[in-house]
Amino acid sequence: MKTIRVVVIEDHDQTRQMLEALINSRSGYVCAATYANAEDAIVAIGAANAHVALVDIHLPGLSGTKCVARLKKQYPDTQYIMCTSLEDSETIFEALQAGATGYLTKSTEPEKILDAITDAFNGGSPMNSHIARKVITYFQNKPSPNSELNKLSVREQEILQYLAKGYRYKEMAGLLFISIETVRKHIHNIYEKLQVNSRTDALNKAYASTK
Amino acid sequence: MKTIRVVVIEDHDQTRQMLEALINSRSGYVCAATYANAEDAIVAIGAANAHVALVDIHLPGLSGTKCVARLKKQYPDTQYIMCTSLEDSETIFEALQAGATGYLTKSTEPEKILDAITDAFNGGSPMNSHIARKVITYFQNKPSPNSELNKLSVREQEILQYLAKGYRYKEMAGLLFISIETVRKHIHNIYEKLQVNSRTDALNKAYASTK
DNA sequence: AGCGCAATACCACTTTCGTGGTATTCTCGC
DNA sequence: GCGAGAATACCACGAAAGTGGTATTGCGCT
Repeated sequence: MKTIRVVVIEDHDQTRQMLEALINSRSGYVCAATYANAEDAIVAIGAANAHVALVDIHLPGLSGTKCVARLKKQYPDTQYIMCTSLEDSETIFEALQAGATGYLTKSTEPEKILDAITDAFNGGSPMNSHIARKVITYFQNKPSPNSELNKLSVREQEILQYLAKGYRYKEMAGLLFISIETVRKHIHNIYEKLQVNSRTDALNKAYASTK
Repeated sequence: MKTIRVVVIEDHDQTRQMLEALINSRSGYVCAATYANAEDAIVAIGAANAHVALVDIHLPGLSGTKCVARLKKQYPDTQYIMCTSLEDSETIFEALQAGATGYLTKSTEPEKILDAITDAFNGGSPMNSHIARKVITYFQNKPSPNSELNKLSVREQEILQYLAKGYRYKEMAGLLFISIETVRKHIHNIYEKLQVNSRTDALNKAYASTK
């Protein structure tokens, strides 16, 4: 069993020292370095050669999330576990987008923290089930709460599908057995309802998933 | 502590009986009903008034995923936990889209199954960390595995961003401090590399995530 | 019976996009 | 130092997309 090299990025002295002690107390784990802020971590983490990084989400200066976004680019093989007390969906989602693979709340018992590290190292994504729920809720929300789409008639939504696939007006007319002028009219109406004036804008608005 | 009412939808007789016995063996849990297929569950589950449903993903006839999609509409307050041996990303994602909140693999020990039920009942999303990883990878996948994008030069990728946001050539030219003709040229090159001939096609090809 | 809405259709006009050329400058690697 | 590739720039032409009208048909609701 390979020893897992861990680094801790945490501004709170007591917590940081506690984590370091915890990690070093067990065979199979070593705390390669600790940093009190994101900036230090960014310049120095290369030397630590970490498998797993525990990153506090609240750091002075550069936030933990942004720190991970930055580090993930430079060291994509390291697994980043966010540590936080907050569980609001925004924060979780931003951290995941940034490249974090795990999410620990501060109330997690020491034993579970070590489990989480192992887990992340072995290709898992440690997180408690309440956080998991928020993540998947976020998922399920994507295609549903499209108040924008509901404004469109069935036919308009159908045509929007073709728009999304890149069909030309001419092609849609052929496929739908209607005149190109009608296609044009439908699309014009779609744009009006969505308050846009180009195909790409319409698609971005209709399938507003990114962000 | 309220008793959790559970139903089991599972075609394999032995597994179904095992689960039923397991659930009834513990105080605080009761197996309100079991069904051998999706169709039976759909017509009869209303009477069971279940808090949690364990649903096999492989059912004869209507699949477990489709079954959940159907049931979730009718009984949105029930928590659906998928049971499966498969862990491929597609299946996981489809089940989540359908409205499942948890995901158990068949190898899960009995004790953990009961934990998962409790978890789902209490608003969590039970799943092992490897499944969690797949879920969040799916999240992060948007901008990563794009072999197509690597063909493009840095400048071209930059311009692709603007294309995606729906900017006109004129606007891009202004923002990038280059002539509209250069913008046109870059985009032409992008289309050539991606072998497409319209903005929408280029975007679909470049960000081919939504299948 | 009459109203509203969705779907259909046509026209005229402007703007934007996509295609096919050519050409210059700069940088990077060999 | 020379060639390849990238970024810049310009032109001309045709195709596609978007704008702003008007008009007819049919369906459902009151």
